[in-house]
Amino acid sequence: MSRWEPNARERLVRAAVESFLERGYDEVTVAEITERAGLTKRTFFRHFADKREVLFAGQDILSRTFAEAIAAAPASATPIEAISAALTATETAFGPDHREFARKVQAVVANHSDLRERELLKRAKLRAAMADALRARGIPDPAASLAAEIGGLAFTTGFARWVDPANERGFGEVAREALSELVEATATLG
Amino acid sequence: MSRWEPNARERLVRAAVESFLERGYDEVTVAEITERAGLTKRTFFRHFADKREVLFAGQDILSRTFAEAIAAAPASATPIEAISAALTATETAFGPDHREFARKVQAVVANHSDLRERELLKRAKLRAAMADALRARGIPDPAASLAAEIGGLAFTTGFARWVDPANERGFGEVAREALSELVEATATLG
DNA sequence: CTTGTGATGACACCTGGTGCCATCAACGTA
DNA sequence: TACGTTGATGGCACCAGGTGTCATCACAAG
Repeated sequence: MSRWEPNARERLVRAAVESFLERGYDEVTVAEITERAGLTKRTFFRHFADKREVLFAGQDILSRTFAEAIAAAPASATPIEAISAALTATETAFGPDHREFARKVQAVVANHSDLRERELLKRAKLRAAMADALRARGIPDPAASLAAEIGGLAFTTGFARWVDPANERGFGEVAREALSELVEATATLG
Repeated sequence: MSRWEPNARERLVRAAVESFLERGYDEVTVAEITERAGLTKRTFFRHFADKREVLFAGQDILSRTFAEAIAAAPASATPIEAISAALTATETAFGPDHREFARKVQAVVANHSDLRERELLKRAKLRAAMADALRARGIPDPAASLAAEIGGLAFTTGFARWVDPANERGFGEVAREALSELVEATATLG
């Protein structure tokens, strides 16, 4: 038996998401979140750099997964093929059990501009990780940046489709679909 | 003669940039900026939604310029040609007289993560404005989004090159150059 | 039994940001 | 002249996010 209940970080995330859903992001204070989780305000800021960050736990792991998958792709793979492999690799992080939670988070984020801004930052870090990994494979700029941009768009589109209540397919499938649509659209830009 | 000195907004921007350059973004309080500008804290927040925003005055006008130029492009223009025209249209907003000021702002923004985050938001709004304008021309998704993404990348690259101390060319020229490099790179992603 | 370590609690403190009302110049109108 | 209106600002109280600092407690190692 430890002095504290375990999984403080996870408890904070769940308490925050539930509170935000019930009463809205800025009607909920950090003190209220920590009270619900049985902790204190100071502890919250030991786990998360700021109030927004509690809704984006795990994004760094996602970026690493992307980068490692791109690095692990066969040497013969084109940039688009490497990104496709990375989208497949993240599929495990977007299992069916995580979908309901992802929907809740997305509902909160979509309704608050500060949170959408933070989401953009996370997407930018994801693109940067992809571009770095592609450059490490020998892809020169601006091709590496461009491919990362397309990969980011495919991820965003795929995530939106995966979270859609009407959707029943897995993340990898819809994301790869979005990627191939983007590749096809490339020819129409003139 | 008015009760107040004119151009309160501009005075706030200049006072803020100079203070940030001298002592760093988060060592400077809003109260200090307004004191330097001969105003009060409350007035600052009437002109800018938050402390960061004072460094991004004019970004909304830029988005509008982009959107209008895309809308005004000839009906025969391809998406890339429309974006190229938009890059040309913004050239007047990036005259040689604005370059030194842009460099100062960029130096402050580059050294603070909160400010880089806000910059990402502005770029995202620029991309959204481009994508909307392209869709209004009849370009379907995902081609419109993809072209906007490429346009955003061209803008970012062009701006970085224009601000570079070693550069002597105009913004429109370097931005269009970046755009054509991106279009060429499109063929290598396959 | 002692010592160290790591996570937490407790508290003071600063500053960004807002609501609310007062103030004052300019302008129009009678 | 007198008066009301409008718009930008000042002044002030207040809240909440975020930080620095020290105390506290469980647990492990010796």
